[in-house]
Amino acid sequence: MDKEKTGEFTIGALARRAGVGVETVRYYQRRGLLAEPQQTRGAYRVYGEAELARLRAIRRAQQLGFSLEEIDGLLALNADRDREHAREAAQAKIALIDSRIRQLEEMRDALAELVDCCRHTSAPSPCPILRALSND
Amino acid sequence: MDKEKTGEFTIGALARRAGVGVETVRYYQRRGLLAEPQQTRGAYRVYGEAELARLRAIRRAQQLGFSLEEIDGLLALNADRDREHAREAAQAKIALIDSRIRQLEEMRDALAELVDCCRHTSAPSPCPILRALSND
DNA sequence: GTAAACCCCGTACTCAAGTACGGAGTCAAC
DNA sequence: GTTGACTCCGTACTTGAGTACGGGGTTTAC
Repeated sequence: MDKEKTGEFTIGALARRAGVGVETVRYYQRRGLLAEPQQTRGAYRVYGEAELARLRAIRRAQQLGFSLEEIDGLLALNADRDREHAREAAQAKIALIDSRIRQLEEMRDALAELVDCCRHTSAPSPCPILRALSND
Repeated sequence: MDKEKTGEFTIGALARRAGVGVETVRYYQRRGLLAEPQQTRGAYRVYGEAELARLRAIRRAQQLGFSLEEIDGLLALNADRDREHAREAAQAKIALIDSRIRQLEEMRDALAELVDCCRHTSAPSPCPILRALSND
C-alpha cells in the first residue's frame, strides 16, 4: 500500500504528507485530536484527504503558538457561527506572546549589559557576569 | 530550630530566604547543583550563608534564561581565570533569546493579521482565522 | 516463497524543572 | 509529656508533546 490511490493513505504516507511522524499521528488519535478512519484495507487503516487537511490545520495552529488543547477547541469552532470565539482566542494568544517577548527582551538586555561591561574591563579584574551572579 | 542563629538555617528557613521551595532545594542537592552542608544539628542539616548565596546565584542565572545544566557550568567557572568562557556563554544565550524573540514576533504578526482581517469582514462571511487553519 | 518495509497495539520512556506523597523520626513550645 | 511543625528519605508524579519499544501480524517487491 505504498502506491497511493488518490486521497487514500496508510498512516506512514499520511504522516509524510503532513510532515509529522507516525507516532505523532497515533498520539493525536489517542488524545482524540484526530479521528481514526472508518475505512480499512485488511488490517491497515486507510486515511483520506479529510484527515490530511486536519493534520495540516493542527500544524498551522501549532505554528501560530497554540497548544494541542487549544487547537482541539479551535477546530471545534464553526467558521460561520463562532467568529467571536476564534477572534478572542487569537487575541488572548497575542497577549501571551507579547508578554513573553517582553520577558525575553528583559533577559536579553540584562545579559547584553553584562557582556558590554565585560568588554570594557580588563583581564586582571574579575568577570562581571560571574560577579553579577554571586553578588546582591 | 526556627530561631535562626545568624548564618545558620534549616532547609525550610534557607528555602524561604532564597524564595524557593524545600523540595526545590532537595532537588538541587540530588542533582549536585547545591552541596549538602557538612554541619548538622541532631538529625537536621544546617545550612550557611554560602548555600544561601549559591541558591541566589542559581535563581539569578535562571532569570537570565540559563537552564540548571548551564548554571552548573557557569557556577563552576572562576571569575578571574574564565572571563572568556562566561562571556561566550552569555553571548550564546543572547543569540538564542534573540532567535526566540523573532520566532514569537512572527507568530504574533501572523495572528494580528488574522484578527485584523476578522475586524474588517462582517458576520455573514466565515471567520478568517478558522479558514486560515483549514485552507492552504 | 522470501525478505524487508510497514502496520497495529499497548506500554513505557524522554525532556527539564520541579512537586507531592507516605512513612518515620526530630525539634520546639506549651 | 503532648502536639504540631518540621525534617529526612525514597519514590512517584506533573506538565506538554511527543518518541521508542517489543511482539505480532500484514503487505509489497523480487
